[in-house]
Amino acid sequence: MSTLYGAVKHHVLSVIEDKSYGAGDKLPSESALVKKLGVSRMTVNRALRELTKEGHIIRRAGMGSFVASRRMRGSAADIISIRAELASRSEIWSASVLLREEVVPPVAVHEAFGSPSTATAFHVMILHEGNGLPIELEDRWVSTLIAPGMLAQDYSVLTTTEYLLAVAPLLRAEHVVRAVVPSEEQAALLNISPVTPCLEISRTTWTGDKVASFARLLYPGDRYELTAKFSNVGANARAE
Amino acid sequence: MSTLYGAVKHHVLSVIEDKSYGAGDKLPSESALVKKLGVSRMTVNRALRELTKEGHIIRRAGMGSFVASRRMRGSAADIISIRAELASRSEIWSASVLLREEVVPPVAVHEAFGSPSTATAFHVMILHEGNGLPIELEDRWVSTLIAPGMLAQDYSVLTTTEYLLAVAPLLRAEHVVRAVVPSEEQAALLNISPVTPCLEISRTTWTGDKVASFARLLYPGDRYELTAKFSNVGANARAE
DNA sequence: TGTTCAAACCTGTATATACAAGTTGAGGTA
DNA sequence: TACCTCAACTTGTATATACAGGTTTGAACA
Repeated sequence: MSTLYGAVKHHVLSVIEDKSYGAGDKLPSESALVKKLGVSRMTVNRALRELTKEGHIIRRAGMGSFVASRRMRGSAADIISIRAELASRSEIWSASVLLREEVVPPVAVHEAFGSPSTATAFHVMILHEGNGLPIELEDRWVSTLIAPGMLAQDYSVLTTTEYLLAVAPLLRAEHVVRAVVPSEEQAALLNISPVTPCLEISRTTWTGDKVASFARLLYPGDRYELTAKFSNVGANARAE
Repeated sequence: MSTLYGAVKHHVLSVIEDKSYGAGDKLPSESALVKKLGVSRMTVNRALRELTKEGHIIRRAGMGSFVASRRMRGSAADIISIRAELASRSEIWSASVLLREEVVPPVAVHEAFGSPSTATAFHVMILHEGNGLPIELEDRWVSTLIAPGMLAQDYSVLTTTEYLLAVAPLLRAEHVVRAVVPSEEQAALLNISPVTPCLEISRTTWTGDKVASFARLLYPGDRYELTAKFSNVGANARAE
């Protein structure tokens, strides 16, 4: 990172990973980092403050800074791509395309699309990783009418959500969230034990009155959680 | 707001709303705010930096600060009680109160409340049933300041959410959704097998700046799913 | 006229200093 | 022993100061 506080953030993150600080362990204090790294306390303070907001550490006045339990947080109130979510936590996104095809979809899917039963649809399966750790298994069907160029994209560079937002206005979305047990193949792909519960988000998006895309997103329950913030309408939006 | 930078954030937000700065309009510069509000530039800088991260404004070195295009506010989201949810599915609600006490809460809870570590809080555990089948295990902590009459209610007649809504305006709520495995006791109470994954919703509600209630709601994964509908998705992607 | 360059803004970062407030533990007192 | 107080630590906030770098504007110059 080009900034000093960025370097401090990176240092703390790598210390957490390399020296295997576990969740809840106490981290060096600000003044200790000042001495060790030779920067001012304000710089250390900003680095740790941002790490707190990103969910990596927990700080308590008088007690110290501690490693937070490692778990991703997604927001239900925003359709953002997994890449943006990872970026907000200073994690590096990578993805591998497991499947990319144009086939006749199962009944449930082509019914949702409202297309004739002989029509084909695009089908992709993509494994998303944050800092190399599997975090999302994406199984997506896309209408050929809405996004004809779908299969021409390289989804290890651009996420499907980013592409779809670019080619079509997504006017409406519906999420269904479930807790499920993964299949053996899914568990293997996500690199988790088959008894680890997973969050499954079924997301349907519309452009106009047509279904554009139907996705099933699977997240390891011990690495991902979903947040939603609501404020009452009418009242002034309170800061923070 | 108790902090100065928080007051600056609030001021900028209210200026955006009241004086109807439109998206893209140029906001007063840092030095202008310094003069107007009588605080240091570092304080203004921190306020504007946080507003940038929260997506309210966009800043460019050399040019200035600008109002960002509005992002989605939780529109179709309501704080709904389990009874209303079941009623909408024509199911009959019943509940049994498992625990009702006033004690010093564990660290994680009083941390959420932000109260001194010696203060007590109300604690209730309630099992909700739909058509006689366990559907929600509610483990709730409530601030004694917000709802002093909490323990006097009969929660097999009225839900906690209904009571809290009656005595205090719940201005803000945050939900964290996880997929978890239940403990043996939880599984027994919910009448499910211990390997059945559950949806766990941690709900924190605020009245004003104070946390009013902190609840952990556990749902059997095979009997409950969460839905959320959004419209006007991605009307404005956050640029760059 | 057209180009260049410097001044005057803007945000972004880094530092030293200061005080407030939460927590812990040592040591003294009743 | 039981309790209290204080010192020493922690994080959180606020300030003044400084410099780096982007952007715009306008004046001086060829």
